[in-house]
Amino acid sequence: MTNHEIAAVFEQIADLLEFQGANPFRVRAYRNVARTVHDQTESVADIAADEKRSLSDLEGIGKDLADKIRTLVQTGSLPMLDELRAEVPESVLAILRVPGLGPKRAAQLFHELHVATLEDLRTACESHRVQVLKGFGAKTEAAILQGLGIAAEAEQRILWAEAEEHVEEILAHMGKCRAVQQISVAGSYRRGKETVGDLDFLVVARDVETAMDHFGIFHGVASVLARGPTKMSIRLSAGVQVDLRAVEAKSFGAAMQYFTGSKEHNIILRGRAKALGLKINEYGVFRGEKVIAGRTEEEVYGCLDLPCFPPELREARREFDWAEAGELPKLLEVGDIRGDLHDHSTWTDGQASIEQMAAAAKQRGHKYLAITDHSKRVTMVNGLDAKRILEQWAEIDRLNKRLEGITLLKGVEVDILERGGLDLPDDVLAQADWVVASVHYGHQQSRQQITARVIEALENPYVASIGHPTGRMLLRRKAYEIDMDAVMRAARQHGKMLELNAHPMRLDLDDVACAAAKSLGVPVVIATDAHAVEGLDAMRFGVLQARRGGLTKQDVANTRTWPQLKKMIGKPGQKT
DNA sequence: GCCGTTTTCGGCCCGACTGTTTTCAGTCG
Repeated sequence: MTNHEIAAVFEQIADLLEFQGANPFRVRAYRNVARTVHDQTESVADIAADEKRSLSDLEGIGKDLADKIRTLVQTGSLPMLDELRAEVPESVLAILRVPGLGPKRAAQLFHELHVATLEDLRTACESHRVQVLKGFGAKTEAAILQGLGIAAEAEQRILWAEAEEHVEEILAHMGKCRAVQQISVAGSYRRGKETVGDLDFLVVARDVETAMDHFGIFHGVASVLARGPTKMSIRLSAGVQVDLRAVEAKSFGAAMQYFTGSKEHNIILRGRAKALGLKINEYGVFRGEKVIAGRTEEEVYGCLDLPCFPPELREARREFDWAEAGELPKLLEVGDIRGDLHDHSTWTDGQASIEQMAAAAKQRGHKYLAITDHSKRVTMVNGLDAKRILEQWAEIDRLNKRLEGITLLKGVEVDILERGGLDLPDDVLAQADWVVASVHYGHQQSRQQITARVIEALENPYVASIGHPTGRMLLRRKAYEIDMDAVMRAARQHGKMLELNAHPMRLDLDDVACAAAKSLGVPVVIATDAHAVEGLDAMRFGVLQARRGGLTKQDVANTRTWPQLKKMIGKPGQKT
């Protein structure tokens, strides 16, 4: 059972308990265990099976939850969850996702109107049975009807890269308002989460009303959801909710800290403040009535004797421990990257010639670029057989003589075949500078089968790294399932690297997988998988995820020079 | 349900906004 699956079970228990009106702190305990398990870099099932180790050593897991995890991984089910499901139909959980409906009201609808599904809810609203309930009214009923449409829309989160476009536009728009003195983006976007649910902006304005009016006329606005003296919420026609909060300059740092989150990070921070006799809110740090900080985030964290954490690390994982031990990692930066190691050209499905790609890579400051076109198994894109790839490499040799300031690497993205084995013979692979091995077919195979194929590829002496190893596609059903723990261990054993595919929709080594690679000492390759020159710009998305995983320059292979990287590959017959 | 250099019981972050309320509960982040 994967950490992800275990976490999902506890998350569902939390939802069901919340619906039943359980003690909110008990609900939080279940949410916490879900998050803790999800964020673990090792397999929690393995920890549970290891007699020498105790699950209750993990943060927020006591005896009861440890027992429940063990039961779950040993039997594949949990009596408590079965009981809860018997009491509450699972379909009611969808109702909790309707904006404006929380556990209390959802339970009231369920008990008084027998509303168990979104369909029931719509019918109840349309026949105006909802507005007569105590605590509800005509406006609430109308709001629910509107919210139903939103809940029905597919997953409400958007890719970070898409969020970035909205953010830039909104910043540009607000920048034109003369009442705006300062504006910044906070929230999960600032933390670099791979997907973003909504956007949060903080504004310091000479005149808040004018700033809010200006916010309301942004061209992408579909509706204004709420507007008060300090906060305004809109929904963009793209579906994204955007909040604007007006703060005073003397509170700007406190507000940035507060609204950047994460929520869990803030809970720990405020708990610590309380223990020191302080109070933190979005206005500042207070000792009694007296404000002692607030203008900058550095001041706020400084009051608690903490460093100003990079936003990417504010997830209530290890950051407080690191800070206390003075071991906060110096995170990787985009400027540390020296080259891109997974790129395509017009020889297969790329849109730019090798020469165009080289020029674009050089322009982006890269010192080397691996051309890794597909091998012949990928017939749809005219994948290269041995003859054509040798021709391509001869072409690259010729280009390298002409090019200045950038080195092209003779690479290939060799397919890991359905039956195992690679799509090109070893004597061809031996002539490559850089071999990426990837799965593109046989996605329907079992997890064990696909894992075995990938591990076999890691055993090949000429393979340097695995391309998009998890096969994950964000906001879509995942392409295939793989045992990443086993793949990581095999990579370590054979001295191989794993690719963090930086395509904004892939980011297939997520932050937790990055942290796992780091803890095992498996070097991560951040590569864009560019099929056009613009694709090379995706590097920053990969770097952002790597930062969230706590990776430093040292942990990432393509911060090295090509000669250094060559030594790391250590191919047979190539004395290093 | 977890947790403890105040505590094994009694806490558990904190405030804004909305709607239905005559003083506040529910929801949200």
